[in-house]
Amino acid sequence: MAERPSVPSPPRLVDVARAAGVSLATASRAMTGSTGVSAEVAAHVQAVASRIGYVPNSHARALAGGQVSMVGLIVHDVGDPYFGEIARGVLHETELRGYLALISQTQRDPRAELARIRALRAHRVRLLVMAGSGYVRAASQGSTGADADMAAEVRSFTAAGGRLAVIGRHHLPVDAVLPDNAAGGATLMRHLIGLGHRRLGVLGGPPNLTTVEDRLAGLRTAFGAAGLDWRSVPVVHGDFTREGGAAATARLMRAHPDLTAVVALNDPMAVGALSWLLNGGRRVPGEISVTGFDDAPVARDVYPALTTIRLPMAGMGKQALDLVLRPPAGRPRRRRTSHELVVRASTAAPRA
Amino acid sequence: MAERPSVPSPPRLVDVARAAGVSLATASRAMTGSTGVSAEVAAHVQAVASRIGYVPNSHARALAGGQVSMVGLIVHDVGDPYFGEIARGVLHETELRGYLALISQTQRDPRAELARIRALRAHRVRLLVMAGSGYVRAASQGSTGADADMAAEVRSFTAAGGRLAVIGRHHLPVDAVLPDNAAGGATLMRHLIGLGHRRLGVLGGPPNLTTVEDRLAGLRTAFGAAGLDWRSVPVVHGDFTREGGAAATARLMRAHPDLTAVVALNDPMAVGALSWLLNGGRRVPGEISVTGFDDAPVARDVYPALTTIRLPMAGMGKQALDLVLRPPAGRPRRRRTSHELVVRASTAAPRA
DNA sequence: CTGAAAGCGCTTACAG
DNA sequence: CTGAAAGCGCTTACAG
Repeated sequence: MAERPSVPSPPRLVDVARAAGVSLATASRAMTGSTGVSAEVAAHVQAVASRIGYVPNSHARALAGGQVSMVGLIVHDVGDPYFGEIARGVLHETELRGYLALISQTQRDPRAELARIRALRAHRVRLLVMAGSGYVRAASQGSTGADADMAAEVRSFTAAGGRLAVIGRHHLPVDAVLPDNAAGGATLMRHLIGLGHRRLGVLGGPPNLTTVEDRLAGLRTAFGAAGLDWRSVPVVHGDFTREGGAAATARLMRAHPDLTAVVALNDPMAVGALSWLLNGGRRVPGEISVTGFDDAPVARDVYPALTTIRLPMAGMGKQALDLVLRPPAGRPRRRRTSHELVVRASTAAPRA
Repeated sequence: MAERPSVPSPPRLVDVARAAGVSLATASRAMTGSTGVSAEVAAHVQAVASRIGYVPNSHARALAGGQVSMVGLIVHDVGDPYFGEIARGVLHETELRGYLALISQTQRDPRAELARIRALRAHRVRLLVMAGSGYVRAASQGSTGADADMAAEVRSFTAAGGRLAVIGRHHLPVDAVLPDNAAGGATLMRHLIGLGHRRLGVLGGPPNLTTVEDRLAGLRTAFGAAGLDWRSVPVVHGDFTREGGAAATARLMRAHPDLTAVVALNDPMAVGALSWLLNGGRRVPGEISVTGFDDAPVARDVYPALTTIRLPMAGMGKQALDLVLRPPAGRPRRRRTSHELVVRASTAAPRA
């Protein structure tokens, strides 16, 4: 209809080829940097392309069998400092290598996770990093419905040539970067026991997360190893957020007013605990010690500065991307991270 | 060669059409929800599609003229709380509407910004949100090279039908969400003047950012309106980070040891200032007051809790996405945000 | 309402 | 090293 389209369409590879006086095939080879073109011709084509402002159509490329230059990243919540740091690490690597990152949030909803993976597959993303805890299996049987669905989805993704690495999630037959949750929990508990604490309470995140389970296991092991009875330690669960931490602290302290230490299973919860305790006039660490987990950037600037376990979050993101870029191994790879106890001002010996 | 490909290829729309006993065209209409199919046929096709696990190939769709279901988001740094909150807002909206988000970091490098936009255009992204300050024009001429390049890129993007909204950036002929930087700066300054401060210093971010310029302008206006001489106020520049804030504070305090208030132009810098001052044994706010800007999540949990200007960051992300989803107006739209002074513990009257 | 056919912009065997 | 041609998996006029 319209002789002159109102929206000028961008130049295509044919336009480049014509302008450079070569065939489409040659132009394609020159632009993708593949072999089979003389260096001079390639250089000439590239010069022409940049002169006329040619930008390859990635959809046509992907459809024709070229590589998809996008990697997928699934996190629970980009605003959370833990995932923010991981995302920063992944993005940094991603961009170095000329990929673009497709990011999704799932807010810890297993069904949203499945939906996101499917959406990513619709975009033929072959490289995928999933950060965030997995879910504890139902006690009664092998696996919950959500678990089984996820495992099936993952199997079908990798069977179709997809590469997936998870961060902080086991139970999935793929490459994994595993933060040192259990060992970190144990280190933290030894620190508190060494200080003299015996009556302590735990602020757990959602009880169905394996991360919570693992950190608890570490605490329990070290507590038992000191000859103490873990059954004396109250654990209350709440959201892995500042608000969740404050609410859980309220419940914990009302039921057990005599605790000398509160162990939060991530930093935002610990910040919530500090806020609740300080507002209530409790002195930290004078009357009660508080610890976190992760060493998010906020940990060193809160009052009092938080004793916590440092995990190399941005590095974990980078590692996951490295795994995904590598061809699959015979069996899933596991990269265990280090952890480091960071002692700051929020812990001290209990008062006699 | 291989009779049985080792990687099973996913079902295509033809497979769905065949299994449902309809033509390709009908299957396509049923799957995209377009008109021209009877409701029964559409339902049947959809049922078949889901039974055989069909996932549409988004590249083929995009190439054939369907919609690209991705939106681009460009930020300076996802790990920074300001951009983390904005990203959270954009992603939330994005996912509600069934889009996927392509996120890029530019680390405040104008050339990286250009490269990212081009990469996004290669993916035929039509919807784009760019968050982060623009750059101050060179004093000598109309615009710097980077500025001109960006304006040209943006014009060409929108001319080709692309929709772009910026957050916190003027000087670009597109829809914009503009945080209340100047007014916020003025509010903050009035707060400090009201408290009795006269000798204050400013911790500016990179001097080439319009955000810095605008916040400074607000401070200056309110200072002048109180009959005070702005030339008496030292301004030192540094990175918009905790480290940048600490370093700038060191320079500021060495040159002007008698200041009674330090005004940081974003929260991370203020946190750095607190850290430097407290480490040096200064009492905040007893000896010296400190203020931030943005009200990032960290602001209320640092010691002492930060007096700052609250900007609705997640809401700004949502608004930008709304703008981009709307057809373009005759002239660029401007959405000015509100701001709110949040008085916490880091400010007090100066000592007599 | 339904179908046959063209075409979106590339890449990659296949020939030369 | 270079080119002509097929094909990737869809959508959308164009006919019926």
